[in-house]
Amino acid sequence: MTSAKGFSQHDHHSCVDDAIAAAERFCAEQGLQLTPVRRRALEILLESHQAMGAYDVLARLDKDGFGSKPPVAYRALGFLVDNGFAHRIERLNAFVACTHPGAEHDPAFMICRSCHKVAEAEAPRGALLKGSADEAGFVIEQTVMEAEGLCPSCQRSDV
Amino acid sequence: MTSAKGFSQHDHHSCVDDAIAAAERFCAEQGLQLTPVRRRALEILLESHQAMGAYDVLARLDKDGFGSKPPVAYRALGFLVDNGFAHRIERLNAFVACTHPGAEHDPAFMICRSCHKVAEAEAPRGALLKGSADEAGFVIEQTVMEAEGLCPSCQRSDV
DNA sequence: GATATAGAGGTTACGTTATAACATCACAAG
DNA sequence: CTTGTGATGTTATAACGTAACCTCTATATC
Repeated sequence: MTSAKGFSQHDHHSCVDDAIAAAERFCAEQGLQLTPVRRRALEILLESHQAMGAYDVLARLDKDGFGSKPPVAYRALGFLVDNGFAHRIERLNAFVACTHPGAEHDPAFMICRSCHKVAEAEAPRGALLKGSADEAGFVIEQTVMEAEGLCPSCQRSDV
Repeated sequence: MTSAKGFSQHDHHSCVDDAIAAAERFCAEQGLQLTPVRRRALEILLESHQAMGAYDVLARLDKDGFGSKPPVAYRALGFLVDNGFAHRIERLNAFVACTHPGAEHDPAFMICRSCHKVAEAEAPRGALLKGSADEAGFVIEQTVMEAEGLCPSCQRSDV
């Protein structure tokens, strides 16, 4: 499996199914509740590899009969992020489904500035700023890395 | 010079002066205007090594007789960021003065979650996600890296 | 069975962050 | 002088995020 699912051809149907199945398994093991809103929120994120704003997710949830107010979306997304099923893209104030849940990892993304698709890259946990952190006496708890640029298909269309 | 000025003792007075001088030099060379608001905004950021929100900077600018409305701050900060005198910390929706202006670099930070001080780390331009990006055919234009954790002094006070 | 208690989801109301669109002014080029 | 460009200011509003409160349901406890 390539590390950049977001930009490559893949069986998206099974990609979605696998992620939902993984979430179900993980929640069962951990005694977490993958409730209808939470599950639906994850499905919504999984339907595209694009980053979605909380309010976009909210609109979808509302249409599906869940609540219509911001906390509904923020709480579902918070659950997904806290448990590693999704990541927050700081740069876009948006969220994406995690493409390799289960693996302990720091999120690292390639974000297409043209189509807003997002691919998650491999980033060995903690390795990156270790030198500077040790030198400074700083204790790193979490690292995020976000690269902005152009994905393969947008390089062809959008200068 | 250490790479983590934000967390270590240093001559802050000359640190500010140097940064202002560097900005003046750079603007003169490039035909950019380091106008009063812009210069003042940079001074405000330089006064602390903490990340400041745009509205905090705005309040200071307002008190100093500049405009009082958001675009005043956002435009000054945008100028500073565009020209490498400051960086935006995505995670905090906030801004810090650059501690090594002039050097071509991708911003990389260590952010103390307790005191909100920010130290800029060394991050060789472009190196970070190159492997994943090449594999995916993604062209990186800019990368940001943000590590959250505890700075040396907060490790002592704040568990 | 009655009743606490905890977790989830819904609401109202509000706070924070950011930008679009427009008016004015100063200065340089023609 | 007038035309254009860049900077600064304004009003108004968009986009993002959360605190506080109420209700429901499922489990645990009496």
